[in-house]
Amino acid sequence: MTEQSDRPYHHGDLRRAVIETALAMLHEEEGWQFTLREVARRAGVSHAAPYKHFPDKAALLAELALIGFDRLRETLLAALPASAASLRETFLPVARAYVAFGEANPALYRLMFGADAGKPSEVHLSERALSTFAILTDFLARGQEAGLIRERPVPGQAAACWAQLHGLTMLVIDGLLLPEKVGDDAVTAALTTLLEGIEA
Amino acid sequence: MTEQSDRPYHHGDLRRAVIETALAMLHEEEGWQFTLREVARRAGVSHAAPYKHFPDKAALLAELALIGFDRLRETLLAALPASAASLRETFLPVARAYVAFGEANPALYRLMFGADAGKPSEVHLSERALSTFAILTDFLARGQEAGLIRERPVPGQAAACWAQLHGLTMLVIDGLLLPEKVGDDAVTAALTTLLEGIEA
DNA sequence: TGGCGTAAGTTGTCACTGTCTACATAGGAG
DNA sequence: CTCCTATGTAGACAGTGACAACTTACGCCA
Repeated sequence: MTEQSDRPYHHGDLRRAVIETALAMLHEEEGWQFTLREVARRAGVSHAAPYKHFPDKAALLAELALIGFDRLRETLLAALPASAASLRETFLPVARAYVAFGEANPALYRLMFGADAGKPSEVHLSERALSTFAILTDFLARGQEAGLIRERPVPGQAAACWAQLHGLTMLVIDGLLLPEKVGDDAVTAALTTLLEGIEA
Repeated sequence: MTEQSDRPYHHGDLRRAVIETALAMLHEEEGWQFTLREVARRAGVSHAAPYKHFPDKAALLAELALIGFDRLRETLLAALPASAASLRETFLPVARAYVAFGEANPALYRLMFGADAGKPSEVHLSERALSTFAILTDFLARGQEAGLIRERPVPGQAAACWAQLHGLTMLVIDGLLLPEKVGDDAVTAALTTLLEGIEA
């Protein structure tokens, strides 16, 4: 019955296993209330083993958040049209992809911007997060050069765009954009408002 | 030394005391890691007493979040100019007050939109939260009537504004709007972008 | 090849938590 | 004046994060 003899003393890839288990639980339980011990149990190791790879729970959560930024970055890059079409045709898919990412990974997205994954500022100022932010900055800079986007200081404009996307995503995640209260496609409406604020 | 005889058996106003203590700790510790038992200790009651007023910790946090919406509502109303000035002169003060509220109460603000205070949708769909959201909706509706704001379906436009303010506030709280990275007054820049998206 | 240092796991323990149950008190309605 | 019940207390329990002391076995170097 017990398969204790099967399992070797050393897991071999515990760090990855812990991360993947935690990601799974984050998704299943829609939150990070899960316990480190439960993660260890599901990974098939002792309750203290994860501590060999993460100093504490916050450190694990911080790594999950960073993975979230990695995934978001790839999602956005994948949604970026190769050809330089019109502003609308370029911006909307990316913006939609952003919101969709949050909708598909609500707990992960919350964690990324929450205060439980170490110090937020540390996570957000890390290379992996900043390079995700940079996608937007680059996009706006190129858009301004091409004359598609109103000329404004890029960083401030980027802040505005990011804020809009982030806020919108949170509203979606919280289920605050009920169609009967806010119209059929509030996301498109909001994105259009943003667009009208930046297009040349 | 011990003042056990001073304190009457019944506190008299424990519910309020618990809330106020929790609010204080929320502010002091910049988060809601505090324990219910510590709250009870500081309130000078036994560790189980708070359970007579809140079924669990999440319920207490939910009440704190609702108080946050109350305070935000009053802050916004106080910032709303009485006279109907220009759009900019009306909108900017309110928007700034919103962001400033988040900056001044980072933990409370996070809690209001976090997932730890009961189910977020329940908190946000409560009367006390909705009436706060309504300030913005009303403002936009009146602005459109007066011809100051571009005519768009109000709910979608409101979603866009709220998203912008919320996202901006989060960026500020997280310290992501470093002047050297994003310009001197990124908040104003972002709000201006928003304004350019809604003004007639 | 063989021995060994050390990274990676294990068990055991600690203080402490949220929550439950049983009991104590006292304030107010009848 | 009495008793009901809301409010508070004490005690118990399972389970947690974190640490310490002990084991195992991988992989490097003589």
